[in-house]
Amino acid sequence: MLQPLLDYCNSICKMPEQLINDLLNYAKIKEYKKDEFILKQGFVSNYTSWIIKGAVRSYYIKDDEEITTKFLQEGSPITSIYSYYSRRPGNENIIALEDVTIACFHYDQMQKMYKDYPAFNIIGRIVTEKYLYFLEIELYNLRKTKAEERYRYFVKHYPQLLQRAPLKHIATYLGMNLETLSRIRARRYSPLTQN
Amino acid sequence: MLQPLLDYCNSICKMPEQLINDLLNYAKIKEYKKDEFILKQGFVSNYTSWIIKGAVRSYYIKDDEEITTKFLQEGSPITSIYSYYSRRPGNENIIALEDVTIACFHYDQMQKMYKDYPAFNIIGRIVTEKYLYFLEIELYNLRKTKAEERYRYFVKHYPQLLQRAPLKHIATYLGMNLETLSRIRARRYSPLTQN
DNA sequence: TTCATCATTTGACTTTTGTCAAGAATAACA
DNA sequence: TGTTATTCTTGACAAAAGTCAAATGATGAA
Repeated sequence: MLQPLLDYCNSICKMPEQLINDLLNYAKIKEYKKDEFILKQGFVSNYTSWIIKGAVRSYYIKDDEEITTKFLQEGSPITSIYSYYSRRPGNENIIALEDVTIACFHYDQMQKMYKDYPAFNIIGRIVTEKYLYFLEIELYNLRKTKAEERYRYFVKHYPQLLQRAPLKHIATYLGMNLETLSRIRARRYSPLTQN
Repeated sequence: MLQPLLDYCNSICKMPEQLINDLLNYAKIKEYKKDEFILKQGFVSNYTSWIIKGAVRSYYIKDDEEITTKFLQEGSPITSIYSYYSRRPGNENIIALEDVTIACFHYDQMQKMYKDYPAFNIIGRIVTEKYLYFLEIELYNLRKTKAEERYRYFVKHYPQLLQRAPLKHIATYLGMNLETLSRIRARRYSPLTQN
């Protein structure tokens, strides 16, 4: 079950046997049903996880509304960046979009592996760099002024998520409201605005 | 001149003498006059730098307009994340907002230090993690729907930048146009909307 | 100083997006 | 199967933000 994770790590930096053993021993497999919380606001995020199967959504509450900040699917790392790194309770919620299976690694065990294995620091650094690049693109897209452009980018790059997530969450993720998103989608198929 | 950088790195992870020597030897001090380019779009970013003095602005061109994506000041690392990590030309420009002095580290020498010193991987990982957190906050703020809220956050957290950067750049950074920003600023001092 | 340039503000108007309310469509379930 | 939620769509209108044009202010060079 963890083979894809091992392959991924090894592709970044060949891991010594001992590190692979630690990784396998430390990994705690958890399953969540659709709509179960993986992390609730007000709690410290003690795990960095890896999505084996399924998709999750991360959001915070603003003025009684859920603002979705991330959708993550198979093969992605998940954690609350603020809470995990600062070791404090945050305002982020992570919830299963559908039934999910994840492999969790506890903060202390992650630190231990960083301490014990130079290779793991390289992997940690590079995974973090990739995530950084991902966030840069997100920022780039959010600064696009037109709601329609943001939606088109989403359709092009995350078509699977259109099936996996309800529109109301996609809307707040894209920084618009549900009705606006619905109208943009209606517009899309009109012969005059197609492109 | 590099003492603050050394102090900062050491505060993350005590560096061995040899690493400190390498850092000092590899550092190339460069100075740029206001409005000089530190990185131009279409080129590969070969350096990760550290701002010793001054402030810089990073932007890309969209529909003939400069969209500012970042302001960075003394003590910040700078590079084009996409270009530096992918080793490809990107569309990011980095330009001096005022006269700046930076310490540059070449990609190859960075890799060499990562290879030679476990401590440097830890530092690299943690600096990257901090940056990650910084981008998360940026994302959080850009998703705030109201232009005025975004401006208020900016005023509160980066008051110095109001002095250092012209409003037209702050406007695109905040995802609004210049006139809107100007009106928000006018609004601010009216007794009815103050808070 | 004076001129030229750039930065900022303001006005009039348009477009985009949000809000509220009501229906239609779809999925979930007893 | 019908019933109930939930999700999605649509309409009418309001608010926010963008556009274009012009005026004012500030700055810097000759």
